[in-house]
Amino acid sequence: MIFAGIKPAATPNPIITNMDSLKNLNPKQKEAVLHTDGPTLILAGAGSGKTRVLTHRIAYLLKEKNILPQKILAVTFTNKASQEMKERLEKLIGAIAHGLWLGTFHSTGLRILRQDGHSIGFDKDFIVYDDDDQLSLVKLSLAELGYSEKAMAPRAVLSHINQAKNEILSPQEYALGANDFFRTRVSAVYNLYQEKLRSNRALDFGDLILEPIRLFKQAPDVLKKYQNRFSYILIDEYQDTNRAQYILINLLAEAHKNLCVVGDEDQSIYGWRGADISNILNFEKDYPDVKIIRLEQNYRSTKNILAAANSVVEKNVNRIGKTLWTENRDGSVPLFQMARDERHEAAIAASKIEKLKQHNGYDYKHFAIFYRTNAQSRIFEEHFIRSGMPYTIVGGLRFYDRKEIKDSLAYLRVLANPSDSLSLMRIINTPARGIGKTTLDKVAGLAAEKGVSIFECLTTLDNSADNMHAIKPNTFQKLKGFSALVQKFQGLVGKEPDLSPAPLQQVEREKGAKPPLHETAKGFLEQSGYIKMWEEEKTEEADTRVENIHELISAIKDFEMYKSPATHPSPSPASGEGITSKSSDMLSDFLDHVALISDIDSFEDKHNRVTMMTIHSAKGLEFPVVFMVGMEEGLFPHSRSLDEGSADELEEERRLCYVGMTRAMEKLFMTAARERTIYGDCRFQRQSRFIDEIDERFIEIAETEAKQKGQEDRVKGQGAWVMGQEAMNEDARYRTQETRYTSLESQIETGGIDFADDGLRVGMKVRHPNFGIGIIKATEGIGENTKVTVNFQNVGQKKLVLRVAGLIPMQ
DNA sequence: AGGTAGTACGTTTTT
DNA sequence: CGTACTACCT
Repeated sequence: MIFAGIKPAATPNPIITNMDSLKNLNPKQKEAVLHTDGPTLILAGAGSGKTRVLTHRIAYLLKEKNILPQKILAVTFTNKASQEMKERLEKLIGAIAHGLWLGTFHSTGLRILRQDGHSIGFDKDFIVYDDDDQLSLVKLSLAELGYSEKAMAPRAVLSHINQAKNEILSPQEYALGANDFFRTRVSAVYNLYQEKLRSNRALDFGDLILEPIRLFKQAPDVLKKYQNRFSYILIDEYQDTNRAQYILINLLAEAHKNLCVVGDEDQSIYGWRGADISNILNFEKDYPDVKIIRLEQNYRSTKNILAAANSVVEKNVNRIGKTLWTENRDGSVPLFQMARDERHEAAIAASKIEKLKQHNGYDYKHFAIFYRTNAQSRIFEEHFIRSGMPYTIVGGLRFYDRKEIKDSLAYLRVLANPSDSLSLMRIINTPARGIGKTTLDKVAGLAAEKGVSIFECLTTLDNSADNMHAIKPNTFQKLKGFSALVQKFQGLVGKEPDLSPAPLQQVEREKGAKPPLHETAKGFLEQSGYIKMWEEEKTEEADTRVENIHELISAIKDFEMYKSPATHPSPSPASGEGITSKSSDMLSDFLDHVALISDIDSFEDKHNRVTMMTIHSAKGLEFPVVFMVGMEEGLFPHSRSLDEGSADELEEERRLCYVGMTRAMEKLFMTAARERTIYGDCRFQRQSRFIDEIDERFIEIAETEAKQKGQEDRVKGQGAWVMGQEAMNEDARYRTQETRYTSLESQIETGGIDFADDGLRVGMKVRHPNFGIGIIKATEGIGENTKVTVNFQNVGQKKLVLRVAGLIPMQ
C-alpha cells in the first residue's frame, strides 16, 4: 500500500502499473481512454463501462503520459460515484495520487471557496445550508415582506430561487426579467433571502457553484491559477449539468481545452432540478473540434431486456440517438402483470422473489423494487414485514434529515458559526427554556436595530440599557444562561483536537489544549438538556432518537480518527470527499461533510436484503432481478407530466423508465395495479403507456384476472375477517392463480441455471464445486460454447466450458 | 408557553 | 389515507 505523498509522476513509481489491463477494454473504450487531448464527448450508454473508461483514462494520464496528479480534475455528481471512482482507481494505480481532485461538483466548488473565497469576501467560517434551511429562510423572508404563504407557496418560491441560481441570475438580474406579479414578488423574496444567507454567513447548494463563478469573474488571477493547474478535466454525468455548472466547467477548461465529458442523454432525469440536457446535445457546437466516441456495447443486461428498454426510449424525439447492443445471452423476455390492487402487486413481487430464490439460486440481495414515488414503498414494506422478507429502503427520510439529527447539528453549527441565526433559533428553545416567541421577537428586533447577529445581541444584552424592550428579569436570566452555555462550548472547539488517551488529555487540557470534538459535542448536547429532553419522553420513538444522537456522536469520532493527521495518513474524510482547507477546522470540516452526503452514498449491497428505492435513486446501480412497480398512467408517467404542453416532461419520464429498465441484469418484471387507493379514494388505473411502447417481441403480458374478478370481489366484500384471511393466505391463493399464467412459472422452471448462465462477467467472484472460489478473468464464445477463464484462489487459472462448469456467482 | 384539535395538501430530490 | 402545519385553547 502506497500512501499519498509520493509523487508518482516525478519519480518512477514502484507500483506495477496495471495498464496492460487496456487489453480488457473494447476498441471504443480504448479509444476513449487514449484520446486524451482536446475536447472529447463520450456518449456512454447504460452499462457500457463508463466508470471503467473514466478510471482507466485517469490512470493512463498519470502512468503513461506522466501527467502530475494535481493537473487533473475529475467531477462526478454523487459522492457515491466519486467514491467508486476512487476505489477503482486505487485498484489500477495503487493509491489515489496526492493532489488529484476527484469529487462532486459541489465539493469542488466548496473546495475552491474554502481556498480562495476570501478574495471575494467570504470568511472561512461559512457553513452550507441544506434544502430545509433554505425553505426556512424563504419562509422568514416571506413573513418579513408580508407575503402570505397561501398566495406564495414557499416551496414554489424556493424552486424559483434555485432555478435563478442555476441560471446564474443574481436577485437584481432576476428582477429585470420579472415581468409578472408572482415573479416580481419572488425577486423581492430572493433579494431578502440572499441577504439573510449572507448575514448568517451561510451558502446554499446553488452558491457552491455560483460563487466560484463570481470569484473567477472578479478575480481573474484566481481563475488563471485554476486554469493553469487543471490541464485535464473530466466530467461525469454531463447530461445532468445545469447552466451554472456548465459555465464553471467551461471557465476552468478554457486554457487547455482538454475537457472530457461523459454522459448519456437518455439518462437525463433531473431536468426538474435545472439539469439542462442541451449541454450535452450542444457540446459539439461548443467545441467544433470535438472527438465523439460512442460506447454502445452493454455489459449488463440480457438482449431481451436491452431491446425492451431501447424500444421505449426510441420514442423520444429529443435525443442524439444511439442503440445499445450486447453479447450477453437472450435471457427471458420482460414480463408485465396487472395486479388487482397495490396489495396484490406487493404479493406478486414477494412470491416471485421467493420462487426465484428457491429455484434459481438467487438471493434476497439480487432483487430490487423500483417505484416512481416514495409513498408507494409503504404497501411493500407492510407486506414484506408480514411475510418476513428482509428488505432495505434507500431514500425516504435520510439519517441527516431526522429531527433529532438536524437539531443536534444546529447546536454544532452555532458553535462553528455564531452568526447562523437560523440554527440558533432552531435550538434556543429546544428543549423548552422559557424563551418563547414573544421574547425572541424582542431579541430579533433589538438585533436588527443594533445591526448585529442574534447571538451577538444575546451576549451583549444589557438589561438596564436595553430595557425599552421590556424583557423581564427572569427571561433575561434565561437568555444569559443560554448564551453563556454556548460560549463555554465555543471555547472548547479548537483547531487542534487532541486524540491522545484520556489521562494525557486531562493534563493537556489544563495547559489549554482542546478536547476532541466528539466529546465537546456530547457535552454540549448533554448540558444543554437536549438529550435529556428525549430521554424524559420515555417512548420507543424517543429512545430511537437518543440512539441516533449517539450515532451522530460516533460519526464525529470516526470522522476525527479519519481526518487526524496523527492517526491517519489520508487527507480524506470517510466519505472520500477530500475536503481540506488551509486552516482545517475539524468542526467546519465535519459540517461540510454532512452537508454534502446523502443516503444513497452509504448504500452497500453487502446486506442480504431486497432493496427498495425510487427509480431516481437507482441510477448508476444494477441488480440481477428488477421489479418496476406502479406502471400506471398518472403514476408513471406521473400526472404532472401529462398536462398539455409538457412534452419535455413526458420525455423525461420516458427516460426515467429507460433508466429503470436498464438497471436489470437478468430479469425484469413490471407490474401495475388495476385499482389503487390514491389520497384515500380508490381509482381505476390504466396500464402505463410505457408498457404499450415496448415492442411486443420483447414483452410478455401475463394473463389478467378479469375472468376471476367477479368471484374475488364477492370474497373481498365480506369484511374484516376475510381481509385478515386474505393477508395470511395470500401466497397460497396466488400460487393457484399463477400456475394459470403462461409466463413466470414456465420461465422459472425451464430457466435452469440461468443465473449462472451469462450473468457472469469478467471481474466477478464465483464458486466452483471443486475448485472453490475464483475471479473470472475472461470469457470467449457465446451461447452453448461459452468458455470462461477463472483464476481460482487455490488452484490457479482454469479455462472452463461455462455450460458444464456449474459456477455460482458470489457477491 | 406549550399542547392539541382541525385543516390543507399531496413527484422525483445526485448536492 | 397520512402528514404537516395553523389556530386556538389551556
